[in-house]
Amino acid sequence: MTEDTVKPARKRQARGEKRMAELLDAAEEVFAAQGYAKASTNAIAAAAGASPGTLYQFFKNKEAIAEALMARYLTRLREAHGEAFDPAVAELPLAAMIDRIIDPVVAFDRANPGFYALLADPHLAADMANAKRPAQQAMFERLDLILKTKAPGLPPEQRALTAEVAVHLFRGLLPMVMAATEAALPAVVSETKRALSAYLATALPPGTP
Amino acid sequence: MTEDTVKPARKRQARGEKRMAELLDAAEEVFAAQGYAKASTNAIAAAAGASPGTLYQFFKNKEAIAEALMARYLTRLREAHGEAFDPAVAELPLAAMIDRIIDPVVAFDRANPGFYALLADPHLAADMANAKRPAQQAMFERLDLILKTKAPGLPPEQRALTAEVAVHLFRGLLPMVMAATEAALPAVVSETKRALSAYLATALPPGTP
DNA sequence: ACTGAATACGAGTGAGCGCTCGCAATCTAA
DNA sequence: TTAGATTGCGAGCGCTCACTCGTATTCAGT
Repeated sequence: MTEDTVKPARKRQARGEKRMAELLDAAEEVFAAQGYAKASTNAIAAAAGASPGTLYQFFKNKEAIAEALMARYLTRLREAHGEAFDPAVAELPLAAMIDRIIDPVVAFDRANPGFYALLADPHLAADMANAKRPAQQAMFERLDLILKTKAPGLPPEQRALTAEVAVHLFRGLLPMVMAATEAALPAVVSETKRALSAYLATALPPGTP
Repeated sequence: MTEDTVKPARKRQARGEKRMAELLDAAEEVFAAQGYAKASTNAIAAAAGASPGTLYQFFKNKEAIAEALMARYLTRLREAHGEAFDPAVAELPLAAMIDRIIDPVVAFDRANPGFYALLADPHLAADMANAKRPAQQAMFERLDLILKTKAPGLPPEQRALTAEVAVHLFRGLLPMVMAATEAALPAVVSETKRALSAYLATALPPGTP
């Protein structure tokens, strides 16, 4: 807020922002392949066809790279699948709602393995909590909102617990989703949906559609 | 074959094995606090009140430390809660069976945070796959066996998928279990059981107790 | 054409890492 | 007592890492 974050009015933006995007593409590759901890900034620069000095012209340190990459993921996630978490899906019956939420999220995660690499690493907590919290927070809040629409009578703290458990449950199955071959994917996704559906059915008051 | 190389028969086992145990205790602390990747072997040695040279007298490299620690965890897990995965629990109705499995596992995981730290790290795959695979494999195989007893008619590959999903499902909720305060724990454990119970109920053939 | 900011480079720096090595101390067995 | 194995030490080796800096190049605005 206090910084000129978005509207720099810098010169030479065309070249510079293109370089930034290339560097983020490279970071995506390297993070997905090696994980955040083992990925070296020199390797990221090299993968982008740039020098270490150039990389540090755009990102003040390694953590900033991950933060910027995560921010880009969140933007893409929102614009590509924003409707997946549209509160309107709460009107659908449970199974249909889960289809509408899970399918695009699975597609996104499999199309962006770097996103999963950043989210899954638990010991990024120290330097990276600020980068990954928004992602989980966003999922949690949207699901909480949907549950609120679907079951208005549910006490808020119970609703929050249900939403959090559902998000963690999905995250727990993500490794299987990511590791599955294209052929095995439908079965895994089907099990994922079944698990979510079964859990939410018992967590919501009986009679909820 | 005049050689039987299996038995160590080392001298000075008393002092040496005590040191090994101290080093593993230290590794447990440091891994839990920093994670495997950021934990330094010098820090582990220092935490044990030993020198790096001493550490490498007992463990040939960093990976071997994690492997030995994981082996110790597995031993403790088996001797403390071996009955949790006793095939006999398959005779129990689903809810009771889940109680018998989940409660001791939750207690063990909360009492041994280093175990969780090693299991949760996804990018230990490269150097550490050999160390953590037995742990997950053990859980998966025992659950698979239980399911076989409980639902003999289930096709093997479907049973394997169900067991794998159940294990991942539990692992996904582990972060909540580990992070929960003592006061919040019962609610989290209850949700965990509900999720497992709901999933298994739909995955097993109807009519299974 | 000139200037200054933005972009680009890449060898280099300091720190930290896993791990080694020479050597000293301690213990067992004879 | 002596020999040999085990345990112990800690400075330091070789290496990789995140990051810097002096310098060179490319543009926008004038």
